[in-house]
Amino acid sequence: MKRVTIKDIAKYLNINPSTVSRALRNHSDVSSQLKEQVTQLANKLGYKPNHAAINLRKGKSNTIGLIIPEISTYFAPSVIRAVEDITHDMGYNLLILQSNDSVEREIQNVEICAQLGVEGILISLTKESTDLEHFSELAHLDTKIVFFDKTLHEEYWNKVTIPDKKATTDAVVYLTRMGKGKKIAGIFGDERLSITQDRLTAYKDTLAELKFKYQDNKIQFASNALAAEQSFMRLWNSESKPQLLFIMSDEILEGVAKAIYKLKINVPDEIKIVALSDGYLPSILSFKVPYIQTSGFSIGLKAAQALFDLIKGKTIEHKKQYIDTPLIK
Amino acid sequence: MKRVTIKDIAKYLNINPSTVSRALRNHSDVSSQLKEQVTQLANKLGYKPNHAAINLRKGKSNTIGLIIPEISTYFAPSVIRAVEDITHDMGYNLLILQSNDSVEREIQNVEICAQLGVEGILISLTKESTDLEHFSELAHLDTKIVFFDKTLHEEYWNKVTIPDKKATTDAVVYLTRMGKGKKIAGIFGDERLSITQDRLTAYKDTLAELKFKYQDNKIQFASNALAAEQSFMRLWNSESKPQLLFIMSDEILEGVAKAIYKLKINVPDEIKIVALSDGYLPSILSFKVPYIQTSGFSIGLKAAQALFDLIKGKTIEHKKQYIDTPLIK
DNA sequence: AACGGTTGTGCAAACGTTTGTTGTTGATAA
DNA sequence: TTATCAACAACAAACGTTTGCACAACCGTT
Repeated sequence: MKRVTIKDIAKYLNINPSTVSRALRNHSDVSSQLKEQVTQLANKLGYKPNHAAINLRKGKSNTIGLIIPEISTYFAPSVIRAVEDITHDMGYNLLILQSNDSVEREIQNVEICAQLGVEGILISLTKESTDLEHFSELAHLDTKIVFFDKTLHEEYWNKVTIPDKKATTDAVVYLTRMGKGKKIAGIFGDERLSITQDRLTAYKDTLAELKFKYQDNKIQFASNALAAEQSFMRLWNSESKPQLLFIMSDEILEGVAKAIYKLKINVPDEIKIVALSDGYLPSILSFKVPYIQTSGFSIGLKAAQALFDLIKGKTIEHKKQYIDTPLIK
Repeated sequence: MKRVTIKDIAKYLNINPSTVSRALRNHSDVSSQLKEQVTQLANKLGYKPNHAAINLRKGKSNTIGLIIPEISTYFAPSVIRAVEDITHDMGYNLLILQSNDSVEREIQNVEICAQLGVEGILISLTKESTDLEHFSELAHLDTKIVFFDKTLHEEYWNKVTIPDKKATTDAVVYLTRMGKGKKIAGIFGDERLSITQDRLTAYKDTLAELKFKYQDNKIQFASNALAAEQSFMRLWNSESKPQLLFIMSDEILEGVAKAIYKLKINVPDEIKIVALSDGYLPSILSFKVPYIQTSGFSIGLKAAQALFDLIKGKTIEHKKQYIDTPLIK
């Protein structure tokens, strides 16, 4: 079955396509009588506007792109959910691309967005990304960009992130209050990530400020859950077991939880833990873990809103926006 | 900065746009010398093909749509990951739409796909969906459709699903072997879902075949994790606690796990559990749960492959395809 | 010398919309 | 009566590509 076009409707009614177009778009130049006729016929014939034609004519695509390192269990789904919601509300379409933590693929994805002429891009960087050169081209094409979560330190682009410093500080303060003078340890994510660096710095600074003793060898890095599990095992089997533990992310928490199950450790009696988490994982653990909530949904919401503000030509007050990170006990 | 078009390149080289087009598409009609010139200039000027124009001209969109009830924690992310992979490999784009478990929204989403002229749709139905009328229109437009996971019982459309009967039977057989003659219970999902009905039937049939006693009031329905938690509490507090438990899905398992933690039940000593699960949740529970793997990734992979087969004009041998569902102990 | 065949290129139409301009009405005011 | 002005509708061009067709130039055969 052939698609019904504006031309078909025009021919049918013996009027000009332009008039049909105006009638359908409720333009004031068309008599309400004719409008009625046209819309009726359009419905009857099952007319569907051809977006390719509209996009071509208008030079815009009504689409935004979402580029993420990987659609993993924790963060990504809530981000996607939030972004999809907003995008739908704005009458836009959402193109999702994953970079599989490869810069090459990330560049490819940006390229795809450029080719498709998306009006805006929401992107969280891969671990490997060290510069933002491949985005400058997009800016020339008047494509709006908002970086979220995993970003780089620079002042040029718009960003929505977790307030890493504040979140970490809050977590550490809460953790240390649970056991003064005790032995503390921290497990962090991939060292290459800027969020890892930020959280690490905040961790150290806060402990220093609190005059809390800590040893550098009680700081571990683990780029995935398995590595985190091993890290924790190492910590636990060392001569001086930590009594307090800071966990930077859900991936790490997953690994630690597995280790804790295996070692049959009693939380919080033997060790007290505070994590930065989206909230889902703590809810299904057998032990209670207080956490600072780093909500993917919030970040997705805020980032999408910022992007649409840009697209609609509004100016954004702050280049860098943060989400709220409440402490959940 | 204005986009560079084929026309610009043509003007620059004093040749016809059509020749540029052919040169770029490596058409045999163009001398390799000219091809070289054209591609060089195109690169230099940063030419990006305009997809809207291409789509309009070719009457196809190079895009497929993925419609899911909700981007929840368990199933959806792995499906998305798989589908995104295949779509990318095929050089297509992926449009993701969530129905938020509302038929109205589902119809809207289908409508959007139709308007955008996607070449194919991958869809998992909402709980509320009872007929497939809104898809017949799409078929007329020559849009290919593959249903996956949550479908209806009918013979017309292509489908990729979990072999609900087999998976359930395997689970129940394994479960009953763990404790002969013991009291058994099953917690199932939303009653409206066809997968719930299928699994329930298989559950009953298998027990009947095994001549295993069970009472109907040991069968519970829960449409989300919280309800499942309550269901389990009810079961556990009844005069005769079940010693064997069949769990239909991850959502249910989540709720049951929470209840088990709260009640401090020892698994598998006090109760033996077998679930149908994607696999992630069992991996982070403090107790071991054998499960039949109902992998979202596999289903996404198979469904996407089937869709592209349809798009490429291949015929599919079986309207109904199943994924493998191994038992993971 | 005339023929057919290949190779390379240009021309123009088409895909479905939107929109600036022009033209035709009929009604109102002078 | 004529001038003015809405209201309505048609015309045509444009968005960037692709593609069937035509045509010219060259080659090697008869």
